[in-house]
Amino acid sequence: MIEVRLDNFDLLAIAESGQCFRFEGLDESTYEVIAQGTVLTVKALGEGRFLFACDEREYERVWRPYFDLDTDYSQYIRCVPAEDAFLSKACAFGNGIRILRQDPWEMLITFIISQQKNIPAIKKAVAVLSERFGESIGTGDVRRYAFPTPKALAARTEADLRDCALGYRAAYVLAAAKMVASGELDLAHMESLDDEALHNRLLTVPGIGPKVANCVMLFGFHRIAAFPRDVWINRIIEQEYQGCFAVERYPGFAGVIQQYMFYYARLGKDRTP
DNA sequence: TGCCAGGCTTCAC
DNA sequence: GTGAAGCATGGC
Repeated sequence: MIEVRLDNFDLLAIAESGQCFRFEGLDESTYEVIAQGTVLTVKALGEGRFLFACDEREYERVWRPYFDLDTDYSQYIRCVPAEDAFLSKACAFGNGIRILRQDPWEMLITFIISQQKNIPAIKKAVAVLSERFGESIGTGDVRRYAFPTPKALAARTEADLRDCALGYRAAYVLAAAKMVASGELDLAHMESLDDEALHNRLLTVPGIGPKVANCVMLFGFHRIAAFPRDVWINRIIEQEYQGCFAVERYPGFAGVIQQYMFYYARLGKDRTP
């Protein structure tokens, strides 16, 4: 166990911000996270203190980078002009969101699955996929499963994947898995591409269009300039910005701003004045 | 029960 | 280049 004090860190906001699908709330202050091939329990103790169920070495090696704890997110919120009432409220509500540094492969598949699904349905599909084809991990009495490897998914049939509630996306997932497993799509090499080249490379994968490519960039490659436009964001832009949102006002970090918008639109607008 | 979901592909035009 | 249809399935 390791206790740490963290600013701008909100487990609930991160868990519900639509960037990760393997956070499970164990009680009102505790989450179980499956990531990086391992299982972590984090408990909020109040007043910015958190209990991580791991040793200091694992915290430094795995979780500090995963939660992007060396970045000061208040710098992004300070760039929001006070006259933008919507974003000001969104940032206040979502203060504590961080852009997790998740695995590119897992994000590639997860966001292919995400199209035309709501978040509970995405979580379920990812859970079934992991239980069936992922490695057993953890030490608890209840088994947990890592996200399946490219090789593990590439070895399945389309029917196997359809049976995980993937629907028509099964063919896309299988094709993407085969591309990665064969080396045709080299995710490690793609880390070195600039944003535009990375986006274009992702668009060559079947089932990946502009929105999913931006999600993979933002959540899998930590390209925080990427600004995914889904039905929620488009609705906000129509309702709050007369159809035109000035992304260029947030150069290099529009993706962070987008997360505050998304989270507030989904969960905040009915709870704050 | 019907509508909608962190969209994409295909095919007219 | 633009627009509409079709796609599978689960959540609410």
